[in-house]
Amino acid sequence: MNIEELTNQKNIKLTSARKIILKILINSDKPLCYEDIKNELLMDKATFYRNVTKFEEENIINSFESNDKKRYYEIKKTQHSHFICTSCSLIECIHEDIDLNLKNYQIDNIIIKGICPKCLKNKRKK
Amino acid sequence: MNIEELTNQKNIKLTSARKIILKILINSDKPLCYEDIKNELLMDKATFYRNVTKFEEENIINSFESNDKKRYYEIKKTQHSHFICTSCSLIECIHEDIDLNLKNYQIDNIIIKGICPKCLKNKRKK
DNA sequence: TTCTTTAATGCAACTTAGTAGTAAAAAAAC
DNA sequence: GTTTTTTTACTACTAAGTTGCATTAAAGAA
Repeated sequence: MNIEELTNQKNIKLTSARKIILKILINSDKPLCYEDIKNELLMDKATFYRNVTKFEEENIINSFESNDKKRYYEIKKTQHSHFICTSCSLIECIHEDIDLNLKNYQIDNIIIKGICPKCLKNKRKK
Repeated sequence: MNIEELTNQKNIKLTSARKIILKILINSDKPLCYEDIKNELLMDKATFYRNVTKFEEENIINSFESNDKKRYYEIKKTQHSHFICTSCSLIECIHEDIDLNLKNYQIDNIIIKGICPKCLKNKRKK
């Protein structure tokens, strides 16, 4: 997957700021928030947020709020779900097919919230 | 379902502030945020937030961030999922069983994000 | 009942992810 | 090359939720 594939036929001008954001997201195997990547960005946070909003409008990325109050962004590649641990805030991609009988709904993302195995183990110890 | 059922055997003192919050949540058929109910609360927002945090620790309620940046709270009754429309921010309870093969994970809530039938219809009109 | 200790509350100040206004810079259109 | 439009950086702002602290209420012991 490369930047041109993503932005082909979309109403997106490839400025250098946008290329940086897309490159980082393409090369990540998990969703990222502004905080995660601000040191690599070389741009103002307003520019970052305006651009990811644009990317979402153009259907290039997905975003969701985690329980650490931050918004996470991810390139739309293969459909998959996310597990969020409410104890340690870990975000994990789940590549398991989930059947849903929701007719007439467009489904973009499934987020499963709970407690990850590691935190469960720690809890039991106490 | 009543307040005593919920708080039995839990480490919760039933102050009047707590009774008000629990009563409102018990009688609601959908998750609510502070904004939704602040006029009924008769307490400071700090008290509200401290108490819902306590309720969550005691496993009486669930909470999650919606895409309007607000946190929604709900009594843990029957297990069910939530659909959040990223267009109009509607939150809908989905009482459909969802099979998940996540061994060693504790699953508390499943959130499906997408676009609701109403918004999809409006989009097509344009 | 009274004294002591602990927990809950209200109020005000604070935190922080994200947003909006605006002027300058860059890119596109002509 | 000039004009128009889009994008950017900088700054100030917004608002949901949190924290500190003094006060009040409740629980436990004597």
